[in-house]
Amino acid sequence: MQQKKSEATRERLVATALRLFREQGYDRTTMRAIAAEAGVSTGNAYYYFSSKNDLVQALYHSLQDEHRARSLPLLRDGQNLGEHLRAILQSGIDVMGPYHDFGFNFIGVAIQPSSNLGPFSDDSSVARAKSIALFNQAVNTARPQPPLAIRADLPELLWLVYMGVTLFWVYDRSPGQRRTRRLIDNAAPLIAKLVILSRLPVVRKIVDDVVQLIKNTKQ
Amino acid sequence: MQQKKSEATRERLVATALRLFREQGYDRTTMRAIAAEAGVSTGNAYYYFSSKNDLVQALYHSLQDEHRARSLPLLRDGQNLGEHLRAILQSGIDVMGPYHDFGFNFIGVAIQPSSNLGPFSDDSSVARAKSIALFNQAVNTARPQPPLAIRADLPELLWLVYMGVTLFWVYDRSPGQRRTRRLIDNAAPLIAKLVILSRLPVVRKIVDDVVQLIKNTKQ
DNA sequence: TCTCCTTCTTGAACACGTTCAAAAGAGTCT
DNA sequence: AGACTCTTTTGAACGTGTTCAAGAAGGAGA
Repeated sequence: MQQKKSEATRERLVATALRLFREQGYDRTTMRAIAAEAGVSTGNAYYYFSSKNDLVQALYHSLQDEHRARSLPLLRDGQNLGEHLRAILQSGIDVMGPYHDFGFNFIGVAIQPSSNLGPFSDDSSVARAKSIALFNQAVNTARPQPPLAIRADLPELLWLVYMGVTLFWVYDRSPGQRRTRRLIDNAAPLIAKLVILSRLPVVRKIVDDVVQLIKNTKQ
Repeated sequence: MQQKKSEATRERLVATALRLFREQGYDRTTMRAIAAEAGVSTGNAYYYFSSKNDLVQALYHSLQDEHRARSLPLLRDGQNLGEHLRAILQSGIDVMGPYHDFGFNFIGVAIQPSSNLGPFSDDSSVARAKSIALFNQAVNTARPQPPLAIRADLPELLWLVYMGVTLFWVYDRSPGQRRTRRLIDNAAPLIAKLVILSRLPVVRKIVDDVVQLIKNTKQ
């Protein structure tokens, strides 16, 4: 019985935080306000979330779930990879849109290795894996299938592209983040073309080098 | 007479801030401590720098000057582009090394459009131009010369690579940032090779697309 | 019902970045 | 010297994220 109530309080805090973040932006949303609007004391908010950034993390996870939910129906079998990539990236921007104000914090949450040192409790790597799984789906359902040689590495590479686009979006001050949308529209087919071209020996060699570079750098 | 003293105070503040940042990291260095160590009141520090981030910006500019000073002698005529690129990137890491703690703030300063809205007073774009000039030098003194077709765009592309590497460095938790150094050692020759290959029609077409993409997205 | 333990909740307190009204200092003109 | 202006300096104050000792609430066993 205690558990249910506790869980309810936690969810009320997340919901309130999300709303206030959306309505007033990150900086103007104070922990005191979140707690008050959720009907608890300031200290109690810290019982559930160890920092304001923790709440951003909760928001990030929630957005990621929404991103997945929105993207999957768009990945229709038989579309080419460029279309899939475009769909995923654009819907990513759509989902994050209302929170553009503090995209800066997102990047931190998305890339930063969490402070949890336990080998399995790494929260952000779970999120990363989830995100990569989405690109995996995009690759697997695309027609024509990408060359076998890079098919395995492609999801991670696309995720990197996604991170890059997100970074661009964070610093995109154009109204409605038009420039990011244009970037996506142009980059998605280009990347798809590149993937096809990776069949050619010259390009293939470069891609191999890049993949090797990434693997090599990863310890 | 007043001016000299004022300038001295300003410089004392920057010097103190740099030292404390280096010794204690960003978060543990308080504005109160900087002011106290510099022998002025807290409020006075704000007379010279409108925020703590402003001091980071000062540090960033100082590091950029040092980066330039260290890199230029390494760009010997006749070395190939890969060597030049490697030299610039590695010395960039060297210079930033002691401040790895708050590299996160650097990225912000480096990329973020400053709040100054005046068309010419944009502080960060000056810094950017300075940085790009360095890559321009690297390109111009390299032998063999890169293909004419991309020579003009190359400095900016390399600057983008530099930004990417810096981003990687920020999140690189390996001791001494070894992984970033390895990344540079592997990526520099690869990129140089790519530049050479851009003579081939296939690759050339891709590079053109990328350049077009960037130009296109830039409004 | 009483006792004990765990979970949850509180509000005051702390340290920080930042602001501001007020004062001190420096220079200039009469 | 004195009056006036502009620059520089001060320290208290505000609002913020975060911590913490203390207590309330809930459940389990006697």
